Amino acid sequence: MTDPLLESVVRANHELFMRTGDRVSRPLEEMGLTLATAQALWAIDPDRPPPSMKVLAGRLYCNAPNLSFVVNQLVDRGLVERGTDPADRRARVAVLTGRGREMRERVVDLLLRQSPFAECGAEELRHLTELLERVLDRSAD
Amino acid sequence: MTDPLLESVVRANHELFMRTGDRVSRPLEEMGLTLATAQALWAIDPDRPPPSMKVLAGRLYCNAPNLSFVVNQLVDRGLVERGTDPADRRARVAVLTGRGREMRERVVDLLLRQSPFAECGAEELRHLTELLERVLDRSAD
DNA sequence: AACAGTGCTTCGAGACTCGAAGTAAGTGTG
DNA sequence: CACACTTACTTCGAGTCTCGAAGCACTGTT
Repeated sequence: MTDPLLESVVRANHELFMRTGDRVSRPLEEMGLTLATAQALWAIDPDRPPPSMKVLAGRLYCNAPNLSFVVNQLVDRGLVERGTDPADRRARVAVLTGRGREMRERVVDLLLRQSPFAECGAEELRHLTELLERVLDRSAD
Repeated sequence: MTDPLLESVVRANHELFMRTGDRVSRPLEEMGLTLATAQALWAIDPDRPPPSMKVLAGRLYCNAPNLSFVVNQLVDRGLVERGTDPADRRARVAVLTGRGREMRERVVDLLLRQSPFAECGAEELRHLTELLERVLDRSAD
């Protein structure tokens, strides 16, 4: 009853993710980051309005206390500042500092270069994007 | 210099993995498992010779002390037993118990059913398998 | 028999995660 | 307006996960 094709896809997806994380952990450590803080940094796009804690927690699939902890790490490192959303003064937003933007760029660059997907050709990447985005859309909550 | 296609593929890979983990954590908890123990269980294929600690650590991208810890959890739950490899008596192997085999089957079934890939058709799955396996092979260490 | 190397475990410290409880700010109802 | 209710976030405490250092057991080599 278990589909071998489904199993191999899920396993490959898992494997690719773990392999990237493995390759990246040392360089991140040298930048003073952990995997958790790096992912949080990645989730804050400087070209978009700064996300609230709630939005950020959703993107990272973690809960509020956990996110508070991770954002504190980033604040302690001078990469992020907390602000208040003027439209809803309950909400705190995460804003990248100058060093934060710089560090985020290095992190994204590292993650992409170390990913096994980095060795794909343009044609493969177009193909993969199309397939994976479709799967994501279909499973949207 | 950052390829938007590469970025979307890496992001999708990350997203699909995290979404599966998120959906699966509650049911696993009800089975008395965590994500770490479930992945370890998945990594022990009962139809193949029982893996040594070293092999298992490689599959899970963790180091030896960490694997010892996780295997202890499985032993405490009666799902795994430690054995000694007769060919090299330094090496310990992880062997599934009867309950372990049963639990592993439930875990794999859960992971596959909850994965966003579960909604793919056979054609998509064939396509994805081919692409992802190629990427994996190319980045083999 | 000594010795260096390998596989694993234990230990201790740090990082991560989460539920429960508390604070501040918005919302709705009378 | 006052009141209860909800929402967004933080703090706290406990449990889980991860890893480097140190130590034990076995192997292969000289």
